[in-house]
Amino acid sequence: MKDVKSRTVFVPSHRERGEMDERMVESGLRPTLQRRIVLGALLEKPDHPTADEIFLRAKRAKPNISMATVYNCLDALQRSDLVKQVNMDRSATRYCPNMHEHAHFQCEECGEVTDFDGTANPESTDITVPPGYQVRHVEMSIRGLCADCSKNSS
Amino acid sequence: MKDVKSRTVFVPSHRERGEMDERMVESGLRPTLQRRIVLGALLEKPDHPTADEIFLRAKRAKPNISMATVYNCLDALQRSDLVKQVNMDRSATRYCPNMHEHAHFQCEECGEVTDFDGTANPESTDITVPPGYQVRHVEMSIRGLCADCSKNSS
DNA sequence: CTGCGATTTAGAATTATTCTAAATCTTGAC
DNA sequence: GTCAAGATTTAGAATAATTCTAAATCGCAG
Repeated sequence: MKDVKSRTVFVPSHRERGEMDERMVESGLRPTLQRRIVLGALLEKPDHPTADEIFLRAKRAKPNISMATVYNCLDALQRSDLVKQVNMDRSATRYCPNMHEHAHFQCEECGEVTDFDGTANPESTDITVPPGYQVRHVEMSIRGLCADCSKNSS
Repeated sequence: MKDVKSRTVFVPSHRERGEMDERMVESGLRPTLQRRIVLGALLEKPDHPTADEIFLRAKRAKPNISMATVYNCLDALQRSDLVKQVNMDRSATRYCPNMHEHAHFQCEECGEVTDFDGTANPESTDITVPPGYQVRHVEMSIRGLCADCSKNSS
């Protein structure tokens, strides 16, 4: 995750917005206000929010935004490689704007999701890709105890 | 996945059942008929079924089994390390009785989920585990095109 | 500035999962 | 074997997550 801390403004900075618009157009999608706001909601805090949480944050910037739009935007942002989807358990899907190589860690005690830097791809492991199969995206998910919960339970 | 092909009988074989009962008892859980049936439904075909599909299969062996029981059993089997949960997208969670080291592959075209053999753990990659964090389970998910879809789209 | 297709919207609909409370098992003690 | 205590199962209701729908609005090419 970049050094993006909590913000007051929920629309991406000029720099981020320029990049975003470019990526969207490259993928044949329109850079709309709603899509910028949804990306902004994700950049606000590196906490892997659910669609619901994103909806609440987005509402602050545009009170009449709808849940369907949040889902649409998340899908659009994913198609433009600006956002990743994180599925760790049976509960709601979470979203992540960190497009650097990393793995996701979820604490089994407190539920918090954290990024672990590093490369998670089959070439860096001994995973056997059967002949004919094409790998496009790789996601590594780790569960365990975070530092805080680890401390408290020992 | 072992050499377990499609079956007519939906209750685990004697050998599998012995192992299962042992593991359940070790984890302080009771080896019940329903749990055996649910595990059997998973062993029937290595296709990573959803709870719903498992429910349908289990019904063949015990017509009055309930959906809540399927979820309960899946949770119990997971606690006994007999089954793993696979979350690849926003749709229903899938389940997997293959407890060997492997990664999951989902075809973006046809949706099929396949096991890729190999070790997926942080030590085999350059993933950085921050100090104090305890790793318990690791799951590697790959998306792309399966051999068939790869062929048909070229 | 006009028109067309893309996008957004509210709300309904659907799907997935969890909850509840009563009935039924399982197990260990006798 | 019988019994009590606690675990498990059950049907169905309840909740939560996601998708669908059709009408309104927007953004961009011409």
